[in-house]
Amino acid sequence: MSTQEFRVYNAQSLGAAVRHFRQEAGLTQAELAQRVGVHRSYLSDLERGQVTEQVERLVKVLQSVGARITVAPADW
Amino acid sequence: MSTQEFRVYNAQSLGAAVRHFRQEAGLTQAELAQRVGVHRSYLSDLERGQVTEQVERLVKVLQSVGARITVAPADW
DNA sequence: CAGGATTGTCGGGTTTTGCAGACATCCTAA
DNA sequence: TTAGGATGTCTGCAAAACCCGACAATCCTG
Repeated sequence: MSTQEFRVYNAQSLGAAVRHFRQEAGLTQAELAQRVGVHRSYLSDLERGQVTEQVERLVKVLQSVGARITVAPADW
Repeated sequence: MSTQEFRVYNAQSLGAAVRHFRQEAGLTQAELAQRVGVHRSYLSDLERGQVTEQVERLVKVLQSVGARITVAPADW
């Protein structure tokens, strides 16, 4: 379903969300990479939850103040 | 209100959300920094929207696939 | 107003990240 | 089955982030 909401717990869950919406949008990593202006390997790493100790750091900060991060369709 | 939802457009809006929930939680930057295990200057930068070209890059990726990021109270 | 608490800010050093490009692997359609 | 597209993965390198510590500025609160 396109109205799904993804809760971001860590790098993995963020990556899953990105992959979900990318595929929903019918884009390849290469297409999205070019569109956004990033390297394709970045998207590959991002979707697989590699990289980004930074994301986890951010999640930890927000969790510590009683907040959460979610990713959802923009038009919802 | 503690049930406010923050949409993340860029580093600034993310910072505003972090600050909101930190103050709501009654924590100082120093307290939160120690709790999370980061340096206080990181939180200061984070809340002011300094740093983090990374956040903007991530937002751009998600926008390009029709998704958005929000920060909200964990217990909502 | 005064003093402490909190936050802003800066410079230097280390770690992590993302880029670039190449090659390997996986998957799907013909 | 096989060719091509899509994704995973690696190395080297430059840039960004984060840490650390110190000091300035601002914000309370008595």
